[in-house]
Amino acid sequence: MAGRNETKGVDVSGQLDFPRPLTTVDVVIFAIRADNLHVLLVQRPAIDSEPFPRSWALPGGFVDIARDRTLQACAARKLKEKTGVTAPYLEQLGSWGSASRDPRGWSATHAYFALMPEAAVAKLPASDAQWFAVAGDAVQPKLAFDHGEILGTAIRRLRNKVEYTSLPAYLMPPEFTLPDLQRVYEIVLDRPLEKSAFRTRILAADMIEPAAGMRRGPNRPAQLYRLKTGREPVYFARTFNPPE
Amino acid sequence: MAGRNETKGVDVSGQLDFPRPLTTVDVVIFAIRADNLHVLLVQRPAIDSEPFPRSWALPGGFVDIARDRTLQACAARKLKEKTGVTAPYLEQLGSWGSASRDPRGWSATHAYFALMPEAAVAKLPASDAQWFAVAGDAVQPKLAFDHGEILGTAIRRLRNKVEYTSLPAYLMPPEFTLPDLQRVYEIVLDRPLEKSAFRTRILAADMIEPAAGMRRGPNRPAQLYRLKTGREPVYFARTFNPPE
DNA sequence: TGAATAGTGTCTTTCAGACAGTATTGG
DNA sequence: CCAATACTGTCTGAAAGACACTATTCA
Repeated sequence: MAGRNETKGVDVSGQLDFPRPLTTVDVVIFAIRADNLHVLLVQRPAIDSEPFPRSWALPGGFVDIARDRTLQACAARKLKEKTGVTAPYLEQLGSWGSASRDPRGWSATHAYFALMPEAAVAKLPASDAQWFAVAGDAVQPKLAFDHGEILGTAIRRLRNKVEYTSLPAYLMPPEFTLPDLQRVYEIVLDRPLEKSAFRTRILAADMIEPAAGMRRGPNRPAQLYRLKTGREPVYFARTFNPPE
Repeated sequence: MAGRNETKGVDVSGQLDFPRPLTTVDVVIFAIRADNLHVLLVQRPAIDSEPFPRSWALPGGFVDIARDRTLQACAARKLKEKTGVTAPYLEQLGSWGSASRDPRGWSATHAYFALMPEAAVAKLPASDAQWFAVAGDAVQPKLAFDHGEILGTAIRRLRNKVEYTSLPAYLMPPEFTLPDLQRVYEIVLDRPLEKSAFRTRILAADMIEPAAGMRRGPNRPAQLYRLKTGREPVYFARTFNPPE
């Protein structure tokens, strides 16, 4: 990484006094609300000297080299600040860096994406944050910076991984039924799945275990399950019925 | 990304005069040589004031905000400098950033990984660069910085994606036979594949087309193929026979 | 008893795995 | 003709798709 035989002001002086890009971290936070995939956005301050005043943007901000030991810790901090909780799933999405993406200068952002259950974020501590429904691979408002592109990448990555992983389990409350879980798969994938094949697959994956009670309603009760303790996601050998 | 309501010296003054992390790009370059997966490394300069003098490291270095328009362009530039060619495949691997990974201070690197055919890099323009055989998920020398960890991630990601994508096609010369391609899959995965299933799968993927000639030898000649022009990798719905 | 949803069983289809068998070259 | 490798065909088995059938609750 650093300090290769560059031509800029490195090495010779031992100084590192050449211009550095702005460095930020952004987090795409997903949750299911009202049978729809939602993402958490924050509104930029109404200060005209700031870029994109009043636009909606992904939660994030500058890396604070005094507080953040690692990029991942920085992402977890920003997530905690906006939601008040720790997400059960946080993975790196990628990085975007260019001379033009921020009017203040050459900047690079490290993007993460997080999954969390709706219940965990019923009341948001941050007043400038709000949930937006995902439609297609975007939200309704046009986002600040290149956040629309980052969000689109996150949505496509989520949809793609849901085809062959147990990621939706991280969108569920602590206890849930198999039909609940199937519904979340169907919401994210936006297509129905076969009940029988779905159940076989999930149970064969050995990722959930029965909980004590049953979910009761005006019909036959459903078995409650919880995630097994080892929380790594499961990868299936095949995708769900590919729609072609 | 940038300019959220941070507590550091942003916003109020309109200045961005707080400390920024060092920003670098590193590239993991893979090729097949002598029936083995190899990775290109460079030796760090023998200057004791530099971190990790004389250690082997991934090719890379500081982002040059005057020359590099984007991170991807920066990665492509570094790849070109070390190999003299443009890689047919270059994807982002992830980013690593922390207070401790570089003794010169808080630093973040954007890592890429590239695939190229052996022939393209027969003679290296960079005298400090050298190919190393991959064994397990590492190379023999201990690498500078956290490059051993980055390389390990790259190798595992490559192996994993080879299970269900056409990535090995980018390790092939312009024309190759199906047995050639199968051999490369087997080298990367380190296990034999079924000939019949392999052929069916590759041909069904519609990613290659027959070229004019045949590969001749002391046996039955083999049909030559080339990659179809649309160079996006193909994703298969299933992995190759999972070894369990 | 009926509506509603949970959960199971069964038949079919698809496709990879195994492996034998055929094809085509040089020596 | 033989060795060697390219390529094809056939059988089997595993798992998904389709869908009917049974189970259990409340009203």
